[in-house]
Amino acid sequence: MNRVDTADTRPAPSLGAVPFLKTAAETDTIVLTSRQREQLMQIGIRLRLPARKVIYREGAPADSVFAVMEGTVKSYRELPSGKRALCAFLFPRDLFGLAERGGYVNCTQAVTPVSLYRLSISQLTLLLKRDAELQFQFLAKVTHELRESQRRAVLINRRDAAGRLAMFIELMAARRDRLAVRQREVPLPMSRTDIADYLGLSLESVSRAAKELRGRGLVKFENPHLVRILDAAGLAEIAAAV
Amino acid sequence: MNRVDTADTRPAPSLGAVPFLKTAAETDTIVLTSRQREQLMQIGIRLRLPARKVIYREGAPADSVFAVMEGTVKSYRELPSGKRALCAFLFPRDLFGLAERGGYVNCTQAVTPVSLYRLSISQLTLLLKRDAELQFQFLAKVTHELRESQRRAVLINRRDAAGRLAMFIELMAARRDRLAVRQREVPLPMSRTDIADYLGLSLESVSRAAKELRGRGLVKFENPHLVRILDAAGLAEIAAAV
DNA sequence: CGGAAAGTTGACTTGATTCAACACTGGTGG
DNA sequence: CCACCAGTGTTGAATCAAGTCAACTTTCCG
Repeated sequence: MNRVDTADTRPAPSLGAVPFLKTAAETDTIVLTSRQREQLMQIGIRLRLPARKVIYREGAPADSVFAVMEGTVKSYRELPSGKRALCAFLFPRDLFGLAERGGYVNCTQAVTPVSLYRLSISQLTLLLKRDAELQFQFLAKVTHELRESQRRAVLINRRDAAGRLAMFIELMAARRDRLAVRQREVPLPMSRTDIADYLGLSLESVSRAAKELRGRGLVKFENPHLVRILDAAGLAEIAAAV
Repeated sequence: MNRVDTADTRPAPSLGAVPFLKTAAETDTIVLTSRQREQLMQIGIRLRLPARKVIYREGAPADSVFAVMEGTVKSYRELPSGKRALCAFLFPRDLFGLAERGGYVNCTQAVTPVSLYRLSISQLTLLLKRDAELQFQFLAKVTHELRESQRRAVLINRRDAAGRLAMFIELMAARRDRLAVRQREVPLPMSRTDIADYLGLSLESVSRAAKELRGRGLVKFENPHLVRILDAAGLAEIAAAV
């Protein structure tokens, strides 16, 4: 408040979501007013974490909600068998820190070096109850994440590994499109194991699926963390053929 | 407002969700004030629909959000192949009507005869922006649905049909517990096909999984829509062994 | 440059799907 | 009252895709 312009010059948290209504369709991103961003910055602290850093574990006391500024985070659950089920990848403008009865419901870990905003839940609650407009942005964001979660559930219902991977690549490409240039190059910051856990496949199946997509001339893996889409239509066809 | 007490005597919409914080842990249900219920009733109308009635289709213009009063609703997506992927079953105190850019993202259909509250999205938006406390209840509810969706995603990641069905029965039982008596009898209002589409299995696999659970003496199917849990511990063991 | 982690490939196994036949149920009409 | 019929659910046999195990290659990072 005493430094109003800092909201524009210092990195401030923001949220990305597709809106409920058609009227706001021009943008995919929730635009927070600089006052709102300033308010969020006041109840939160900036955090930089190295890759692989565990941010919190399932069941740990939940006192914070996090907004991703830079980098990629994964949210997962450890299963009794020792396997892990990935619930979501989180990118800039995403929110995480889902709690239930005061405890986190997932584990989260940095995939790449990340920059986060850590917001105190109790302070955020107060703020949201005071500022209904800001709360509405959060409501839109959580709704967006619900849609994404459902989309993933539909995705992993598929039987064919190649189709799942195709959908995944499209998902990552769509995210990139939303952010910036419509490029054919899609970065995959996560490991094959992470992709496998996200798609509900074995590591080897992901590898074989990648081979098949490559064999059909749909994509080219420049390196393990960068795919180039060669035939967008062909890829879309496989991805859609559920 | 002119009939304040009607909120208690006439059926009014309510929401059920596990809260974020431990402090409110005593109850699973969001308690709306009678004023809030009255406000919701004023922007909505009561709706009674027969079983099988399609409530809305994917892509249709989204102008309403629905609260379930009685009965069961299913939310699903029609896939290009003609299959359908069930996203969720909705029970009393649940909310549905997820929209994206002004269109619904799923189809919804009544599984049993249902009683719904239909709330105008535009009016609800105005109301939520005026009443931050009420909006917070909606935020909690959507968050709850996000958790449920993630839980289901973990569920269908499993390989074994029997385990999935066991989890499903526990899910339905937990819902019942929350509502009322801790009974061993769990009603399954939906068809086997619906269960199959929800679990990501074929109809036959559900049938065989049921046979296996029955064979192990864990459950007894009194009839296709009513399971009795005979060995809760054994069922839990299979359900947990992911 | 070396060692460890990550990714790929191959051979075999397993479990769900598919296709097809059959059983059960509740409602209708002769 | 019973026979029929359609919708729903069950069971069986063959197939096929993904999992597993194991060997190998590539990439990454100190």
